Amino acid sequence: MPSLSNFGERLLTAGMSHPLGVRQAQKQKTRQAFLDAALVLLEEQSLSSLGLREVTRAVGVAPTAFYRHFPSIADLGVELVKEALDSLHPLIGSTASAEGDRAERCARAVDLIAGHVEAYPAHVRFIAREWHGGVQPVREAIRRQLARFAEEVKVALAQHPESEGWSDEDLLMLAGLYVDQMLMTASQFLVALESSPEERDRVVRVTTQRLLLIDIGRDHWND
Amino acid sequence: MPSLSNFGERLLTAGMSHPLGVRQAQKQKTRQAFLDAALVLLEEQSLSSLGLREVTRAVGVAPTAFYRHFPSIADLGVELVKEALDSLHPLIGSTASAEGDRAERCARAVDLIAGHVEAYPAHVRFIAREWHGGVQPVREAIRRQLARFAEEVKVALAQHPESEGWSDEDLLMLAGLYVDQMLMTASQFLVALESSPEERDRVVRVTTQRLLLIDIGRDHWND
DNA sequence: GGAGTCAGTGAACAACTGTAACCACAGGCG
DNA sequence: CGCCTGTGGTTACAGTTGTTCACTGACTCC
Repeated sequence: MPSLSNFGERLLTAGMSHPLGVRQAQKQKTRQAFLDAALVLLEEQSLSSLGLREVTRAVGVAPTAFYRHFPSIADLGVELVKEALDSLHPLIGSTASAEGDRAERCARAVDLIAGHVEAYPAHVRFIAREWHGGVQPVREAIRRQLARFAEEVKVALAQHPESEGWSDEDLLMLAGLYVDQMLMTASQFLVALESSPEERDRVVRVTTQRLLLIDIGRDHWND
Repeated sequence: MPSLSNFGERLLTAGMSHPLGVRQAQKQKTRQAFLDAALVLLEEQSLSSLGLREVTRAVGVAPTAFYRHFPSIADLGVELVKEALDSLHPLIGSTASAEGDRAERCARAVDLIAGHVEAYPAHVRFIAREWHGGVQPVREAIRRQLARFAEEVKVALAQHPESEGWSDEDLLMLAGLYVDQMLMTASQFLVALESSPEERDRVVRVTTQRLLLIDIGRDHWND
């Protein structure tokens, strides 16, 4: 009986990753502690200057323990990319499939971005910073994932009736423009966050107008 | 007679900064050596991880000599921002005042950007990297300068006949969009530089289309 | 021509870095 | 139950870092 239940527990059952052995559970816990601590430290520096010891110190663990979880800081960074962009992923779905009036759609998109930035500022800061940052594998990971996002947006756009007569390449161009614009907007909210609420309002206004202009361009693309 | 010529030399005569004392000239020379060396080192790391000793070693000078020129690495960074964005400045002038057909104008703008990136890749990489980077004073310096660029573009746009009926705020919004798009384009050329020439062509196509779409949106803004 | 300024040197500092070897001990498995 | 695996701890090492201080010697100025 106990051997049977143990057997079931240590399987990484699809969809239910929770019931792991106590051992594995503890490991993932400290692993997550590394990721969280790193994210905090990265709020005021970039990954290429983040020290291994700095992270372990923040977690409250021996320096060498780091190697049990990541081969290097760069790999920790790649993992953070996954985490951060996974949290951003649902956002692109709901913005791409928004309904209603043009102005409403744009305003709603900006609102969603603002909400996300205020919910996960550290994640957003990390992505914005390392997007062009000094650690090549991390840069590549971000670029790859953003390319996937653009691909997704393209598919979503293709289903809209406004996209009739659009070539596949042009749709991807527009999708990329949206994705990039989303990140730029998020970054602007980031700086507005540590400024006045009036600045936040200004950013809302400006970025909404930007989206509007792009949307208008989209409507008259095939003239 | 010699005292008279010396007197003239050591004045920082307006417009002619060349005839300084031998002393000052040598100082500015090593100062420039610091900036150049730093720029090279920054091609594969970000400023927040750039060490003082690393720079002095590259210049071939004692570590302490650094302090004769900059109080800290961050100040070196701010100076690099000036240098890099000054080299980028003429570009925004010539793109904003471009003439001709819409497609021609956009293609020419992309061409100018591509040319600049290939002429000063290190400058562009530095700006793109530190734009959201980990050193606050540098970030601020870049943002301030980019805001000035946007202001300039706004003024240039206002003179165009297409800008009739545009509010000042909307013009600034458009100008900011152009400036940001310019940097994003430059960054994309940067990654294309260390890739295939076909990738470069793809970037040319996509970014030109992006500008075109924005330009179309501009035309139909007041409908 | 003599005094003074100052860019650059060299040695020394305490603090820090990544990483290696070895050890302890709790959880998992037969 | 007892053996083994493996997370995490400990100690140590060799380099590196930023910054200080007193110094030299060439250039500048009167």
